[in-house]
Amino acid sequence: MPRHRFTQSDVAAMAGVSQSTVSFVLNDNLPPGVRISDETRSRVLEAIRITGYAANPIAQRLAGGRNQILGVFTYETTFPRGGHDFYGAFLVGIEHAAEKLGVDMLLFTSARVVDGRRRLSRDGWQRLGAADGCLLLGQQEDRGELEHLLDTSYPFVFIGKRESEGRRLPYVGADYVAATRRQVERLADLGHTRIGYAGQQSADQPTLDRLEGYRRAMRTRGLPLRYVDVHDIAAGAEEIAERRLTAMLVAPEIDSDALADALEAHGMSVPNSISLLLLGQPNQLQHRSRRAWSGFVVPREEMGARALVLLSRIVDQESAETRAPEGRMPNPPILDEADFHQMLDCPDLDGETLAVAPTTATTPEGTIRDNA
Amino acid sequence: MPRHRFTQSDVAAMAGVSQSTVSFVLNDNLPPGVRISDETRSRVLEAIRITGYAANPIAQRLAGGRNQILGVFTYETTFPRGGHDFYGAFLVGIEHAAEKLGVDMLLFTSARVVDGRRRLSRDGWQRLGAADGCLLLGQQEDRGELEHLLDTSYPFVFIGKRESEGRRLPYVGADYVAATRRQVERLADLGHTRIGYAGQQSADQPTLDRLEGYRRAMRTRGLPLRYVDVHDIAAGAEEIAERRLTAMLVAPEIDSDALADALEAHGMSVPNSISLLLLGQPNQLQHRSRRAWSGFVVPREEMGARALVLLSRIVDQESAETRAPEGRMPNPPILDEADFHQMLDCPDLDGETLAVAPTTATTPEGTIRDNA
DNA sequence: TCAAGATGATAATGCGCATTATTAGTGGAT
DNA sequence: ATCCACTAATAATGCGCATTATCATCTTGA
Repeated sequence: MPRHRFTQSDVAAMAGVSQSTVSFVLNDNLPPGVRISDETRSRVLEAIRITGYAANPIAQRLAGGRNQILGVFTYETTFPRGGHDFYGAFLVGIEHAAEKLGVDMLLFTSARVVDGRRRLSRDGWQRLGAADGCLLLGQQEDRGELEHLLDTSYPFVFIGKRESEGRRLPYVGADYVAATRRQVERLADLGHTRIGYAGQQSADQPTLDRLEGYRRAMRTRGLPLRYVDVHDIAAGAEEIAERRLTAMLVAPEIDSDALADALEAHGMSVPNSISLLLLGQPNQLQHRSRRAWSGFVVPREEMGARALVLLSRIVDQESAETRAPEGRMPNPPILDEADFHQMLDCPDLDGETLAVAPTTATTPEGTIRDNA
Repeated sequence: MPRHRFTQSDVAAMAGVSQSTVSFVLNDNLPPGVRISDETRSRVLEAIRITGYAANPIAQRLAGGRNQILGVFTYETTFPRGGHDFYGAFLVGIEHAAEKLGVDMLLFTSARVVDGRRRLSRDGWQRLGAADGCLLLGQQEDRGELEHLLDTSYPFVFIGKRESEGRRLPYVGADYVAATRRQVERLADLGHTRIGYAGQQSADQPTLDRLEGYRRAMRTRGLPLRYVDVHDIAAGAEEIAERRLTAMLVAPEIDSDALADALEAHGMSVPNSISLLLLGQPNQLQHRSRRAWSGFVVPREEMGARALVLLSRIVDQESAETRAPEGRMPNPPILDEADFHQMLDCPDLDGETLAVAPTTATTPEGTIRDNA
C-alpha cells in the first residue's frame, strides 16, 4: 500500500512529460494554443493506469476546479423536528443520487445556530466553498442569503418551491396545489359536499399551496369553504361534529391520529361517518399509527434525488461556461425553465380513512359560507 | 455582501502586517523563533473582527492543516438495508455531535461499490484526505483497508466493536454481551428455564457477542442452551412449540413480528405462554409493529455522537503531536485505552412481550441439551 | 532562402494557507 | 567598537492542481 499518494507530477515523471501535460490529458479540455499528440496522451493514460492515480479533491478545488463534492445545508437543526425524520427521506434520495453521480456529500453542520435557525452568514460562506455547489432545505430560509448566493452565482438548488422575484432561483418542489385539488375531487366524487380543511394558516409555501388547491377545487365544484381551527384537537373535533362535516383535509402539522381519536370519541366513525385525507406525511413522528391513512404523500426521496441531479447539471454548466468564454459549445447541456423549476407529483395514498359520503349528509345545504 | 471573500492577506494588509503573522495569530501556536507582540496580535484580531474573516477550509487542508471536516464512510450502501434506517440513528447522533463541535460532515458516497460493498481502495484514499479524519461503519469492513489506515496513521474511529490484533483500532461499540446476559437474567428471574435463542450463526461481531452473552448467562444459571433455527419462520415457530420453550431471545436479523404471529398461529400467546425478548432494534423496517417489544435497544445515537467526539479528540492529539515534536505539552489531552475502546450500555426495553414463566412449564427438566 | 503559420509541448503562476528559514533592530557585556 | 542574546517579525516555500504564457521544432508558400 502506497504511503505517499501519487500526484500528477509522479505520473508525469513516469510518462516522461510535464505535470501540465498530465493535467491537460485528464481534463481533456485543451485551451487554444495547447496540443497533445495521441501518442503522448496514451503514454500519460498508461501511467495513470499503472499508478492508480486519483486527483486530490482539495487541490483541485483550491486551484479553482471542481472536486465532486456537493453540499447540503439545512436551515433548521434536524433535531427539534423529532429525530431525523423530516430530512431523513430527502437525504436518502440525495445519497442515492450522489452514489450514482459518484460525488461525495458535505453536510454543513457547523453553521452557527441563531434561535433555532442555521445561518450561512459569517463562516458559512467560506465553508460553502469546499463544495462545488449546495442543496438548501428547510422552511426558515433567509431571503437575503439566497439573494447573495444568486449574486455570487454560487451553484445551488432549493428543495421545496420558492418564489423568486424575476430571478432564477432553482428549486425542486412538490405540487401541493394539484395534489390537494385531487383530494377534493376524490371526496366530491364519493358524494361529499361538506368538506373541511384543518391546518394552521401560516405563510410558508406548502401551506399556501395546500390552501390554494383547496380553494380552487372547492370553487370548481361549487362547494363552500370550511376552515376548521384545530389548534386545540378536542375543540376542533367538536366543531367538526357540530358543523356536520363529512370529510376533512388534514394538513401535516396537525396530529392526525389524535384528531381521528377525538372524532371517534365524539361518536363519529372514521371513515364511515367522516373521511379524513392527509395532505402529505405528518410532521410528528407517529410511533405506531393504528390507522392506514388516505391522502397523498410528498415524494421526498425523489425530490432529493432530482435536486441533486439538477445541482450537478448546474455545476457542469457553470464550469463549461467559464471554460469556453466564446468558443464552440461541445454538446451544450442547456438548462431551461422546466429544469430550473421542477414540480413533482404527490402520489395518492390509498388507506382506510376515505369512504363514500354518509347518505344522511347528502342534503343540499345551499351556499352558506361558514367562514372566510 | 462581499463578492470576494477575505483572505489572510487582506487581513494582513488592513493590520499592516504580513500574511504569516495573521496565520500565527490565528493558530496561536508560535514555532520556536517566532514571536508576536501583544500589540500586533490585537491589531490583527481587530482586523479579523472587522472583515469577518473566516479561513478557507480547502486551503487550510492543502497546506497540511485541519479543516474541521470529519468524514463518514459506510461499508454497505444504505439502501439494501431498507431505507436509511440502519444508519439513520447513527447519523442523527453524529450530526448532533458535529453541530456541537462545530465541524462539517463529509459523507463518502462516491466510493465504488463492488458487489454490495463499498471500497476505500483506488480513489477512496485520496478522497479521505478531504477530511481531518473519518468515522467508519458497517459490517462488511475490509481488514486490509483498516490496517492501511492504521499504517498511514490516518485518524479514524470504527462504530461497532472490532477486535484489532494488538493494535490500537479505535472504536465505539455497544455491549451486546452484557445486554444479552441481562435479558437471560430477566427471564430467569421470572421463572423461565426453557430459554431459546433465535438468530443466524454468522461470524460478525454483534452476533458473536450476543451468542457469548447467551451462553455465559445460561451457564451461570445452570440452564441448557437451546438454539432454534428460524431460517424459516413457520418451521421455527413449530420447533419452539414442540420443544416447549417458554422464552426466546430474538436476534435482530429475525423478523420478530412474523415470528410472534407464527407462534400465536400455533396456539401460543405472547407473552403469556411465551416471552420474546428482542436483542437490539430489528433490522427489517417494520412498518407498523402491532407489538410493544421488550428486550434491549442499541444506543445508536449515542454511539454516533461518542464516536465523533472521540475522532475529534484523536485528530486534536495527532496535530498536537506533529506540532510539538519534543517541546512541552500544553495541556496534554492524553487518550488512554478506555477512550480508544468504548463500550456503551444497551438500555433495557420494557414492552409487553415479557411475562412470568407459565406455571405448567416450571417442571424441572434435568440437564437435557437439545443441541450444541 | 526566409518569414509565416502550424504543431506539440513546457515553464511559470497562483489558489489560500501553514510552516521554515531568515532578517532587522535593540540593549547589554566585553 | 564588537560580539552576543533576545525580541519581533517577514520572506520564502510548498501543498497539488488548473490555467496562462511561452518556447522549440517543423512544415509550407513565395
